[in-house]
Amino acid sequence: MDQISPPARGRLLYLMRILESAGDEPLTSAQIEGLTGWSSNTIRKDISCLGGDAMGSAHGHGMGSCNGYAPAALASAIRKALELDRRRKFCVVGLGRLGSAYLNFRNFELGEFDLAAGFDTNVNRVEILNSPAPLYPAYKMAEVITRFGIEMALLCVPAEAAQTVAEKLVTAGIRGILNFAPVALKVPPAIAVRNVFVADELRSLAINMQSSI
Amino acid sequence: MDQISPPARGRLLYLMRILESAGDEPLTSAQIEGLTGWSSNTIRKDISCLGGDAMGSAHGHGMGSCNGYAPAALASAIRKALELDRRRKFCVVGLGRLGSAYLNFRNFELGEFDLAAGFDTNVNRVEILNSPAPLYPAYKMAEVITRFGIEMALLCVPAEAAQTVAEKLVTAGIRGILNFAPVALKVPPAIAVRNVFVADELRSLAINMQSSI
DNA sequence: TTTTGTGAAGCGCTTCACAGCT
DNA sequence: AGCTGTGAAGCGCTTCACAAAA
Repeated sequence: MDQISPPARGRLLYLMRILESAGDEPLTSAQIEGLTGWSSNTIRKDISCLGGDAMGSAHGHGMGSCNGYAPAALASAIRKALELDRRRKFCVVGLGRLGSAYLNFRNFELGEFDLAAGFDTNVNRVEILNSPAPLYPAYKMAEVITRFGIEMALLCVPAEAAQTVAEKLVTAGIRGILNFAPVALKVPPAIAVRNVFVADELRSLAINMQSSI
Repeated sequence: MDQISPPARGRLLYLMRILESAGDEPLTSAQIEGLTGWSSNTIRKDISCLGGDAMGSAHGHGMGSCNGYAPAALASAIRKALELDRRRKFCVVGLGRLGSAYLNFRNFELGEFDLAAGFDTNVNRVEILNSPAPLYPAYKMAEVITRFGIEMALLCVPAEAAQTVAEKLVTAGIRGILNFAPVALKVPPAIAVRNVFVADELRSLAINMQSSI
């Protein structure tokens, strides 16, 4: 396989999460089917997309037995294939309830990402909140983002401000935005955006619920 | 079209969000293409899946002109087609930073969903936090969920507790779980689960970013 | 025998192209 | 002319089925 398809990428990310909290015992594709609901065929196909060199190291216990995948080895093979084997810096923009909650996320929840800064227009919040990362007033965003080489932002500002702040982030050099404001952002196509819309997630849940009557 | 495909559902949900913050002017499929990046063909196809009767009412201004879709009418056609035209109750379980942030979401961010209750094992939090909805100690979950007819839960407990609490929610009669704990939940297939894994979203962002070099 | 890895078949989504309406 | 609605073609993902390995 040349490229890993978008659906497969999503499954592999989820699989990584399972593997990280799995033991050392090898997992067969049939067992993974039980944990995920995807067919074992799909799982094996996804894994075979990782590329031949990565596969060898993912097999069995010490040497190549063929019953199952070694969780740790498979996880790192996925990480390599998806080019996630590098730490990246992100910041939190907007330190209201949601933003300050994400300021205090534990490291194990954030994987290979490092929280490098937090921003808010309200200088009070910047001074009062305690945080594992330094906090700055919003007017310093461009400078700090450039200085620290921050690549991504969690956008946690109110809906009314989201578009304006997103544009500032883009000019500051941010390349990926995780948007929590319930607004469809308009940004240049080179900027990656992913939305976390709680209401939309609830709607998807509702749709899935009615199908399982 | 009989059934609306999963990808189309996702696009229609996002489209609803655009329509809600759009004016009264009709939007053409070409304009929507500019806002979303999806081809105008795809958009028209998605909309045609909504069913013939809904379509008539979604056209032009007052009567059927054929330049564009009337935002409000189209939004309600989507709502009807996806069977989202009913209010549903949800609760927040785990009132740490993240959970209490979601307790205080504004109504316009939640659409047709009503926050009916919050739960935490820590009785202190239950008494101290101020919230627009009543808060209860965790041992009352089953009783309150049944009494109020709560259908869904935002699961905001720590990772270690997530699986246990999820199982309690299932036996209490919850049918959909929006899981914020970075853990792959094991629940019966009849229960709908959607995960909000911030680290996975950041990983997806990182993958999208590298493709746009 | 159990389980992986993979070409090939099958199928569902997207794209295309054009008829129909205003 | 411009835009929508839609059958049909095209294509990508999933599923199947089986060879190969342990």
